[in-house]
Amino acid sequence: MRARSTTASDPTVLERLRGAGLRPTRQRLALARLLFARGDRHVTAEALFTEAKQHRVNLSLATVYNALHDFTGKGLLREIVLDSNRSCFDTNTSDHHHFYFERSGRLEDIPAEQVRIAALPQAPDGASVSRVDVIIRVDG
Amino acid sequence: MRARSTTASDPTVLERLRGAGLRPTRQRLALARLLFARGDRHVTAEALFTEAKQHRVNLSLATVYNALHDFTGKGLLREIVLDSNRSCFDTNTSDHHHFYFERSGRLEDIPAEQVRIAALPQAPDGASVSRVDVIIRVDG
DNA sequence: CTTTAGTTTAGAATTGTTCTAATCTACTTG
DNA sequence: CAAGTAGATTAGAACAATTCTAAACTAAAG
Repeated sequence: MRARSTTASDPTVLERLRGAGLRPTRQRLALARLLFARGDRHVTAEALFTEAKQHRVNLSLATVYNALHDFTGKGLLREIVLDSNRSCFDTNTSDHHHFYFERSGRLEDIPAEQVRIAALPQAPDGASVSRVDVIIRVDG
Repeated sequence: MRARSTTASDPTVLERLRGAGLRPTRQRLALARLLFARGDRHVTAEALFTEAKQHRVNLSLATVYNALHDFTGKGLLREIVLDSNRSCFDTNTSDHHHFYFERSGRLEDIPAEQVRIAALPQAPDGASVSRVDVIIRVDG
């Protein structure tokens, strides 16, 4: 028998939320379980909402948006900008980049080490670089 | 007296449209003049629409969207994805990247040569890379 | 000219997201 | 444990960017 990771009250997820200073409500716990149970994931708000409903989690779409933003604000997620009409969130918050399969919409992580950026231009006038995003768009 | 570049029927712009296989209508000519008269520009649909109105060009917002997409389809423009809630179009269609000043929303081009990407990972399974986008987000 | 295929348009519709204000609930303190 | 309270959730309205629709228009070809 397997561990029922989506229904059991998972102490890891609970601590993860508390550790981030987020009150571990029923809704956040459920979403966090969906997001962090498996390995790295890329989700949109709508997709996560649908998934939650499929798992009989009772919550509203607004809560999904709130949770995704709260999680992102606390560094549990990272927002990726791919399409100019939907936001995507990544459970992998370490430094990395992406392959974007334009046909299917699928995303694949690229470890930061695999992309070496040489000769970065001066960030003009004391402006500090907050992040470098590399998106490799592929047809496949 | 200066050349009235926005009102004169500019043969360059006209040929540019025709060369791209786009019927040179009054609206497209006006937009093309605004876009290509000066050097490289980054515009959103709304911003271009506003600018057109300021120049007493009579057209609808839908036409601006149509024109931007048609121009992009013919390689006269390039779409940049920065924000997940508005599309931006770049008159510089050559290979290059961007500084994105998150505070002001300003964009600055980085010539492709200045960003050397080493050790690109395999594009999985015969998938061909259609484009590599590098966005350097700066606070300034 | 006339025809026709491509273009424009106003406004409605759609989509993704945020807001609002009422209700609820996790946590603190007594 | 019983309040009290700050924070969270919610349904639905509101919003912003974009696309759609179907009718009217127009550039180019015949």
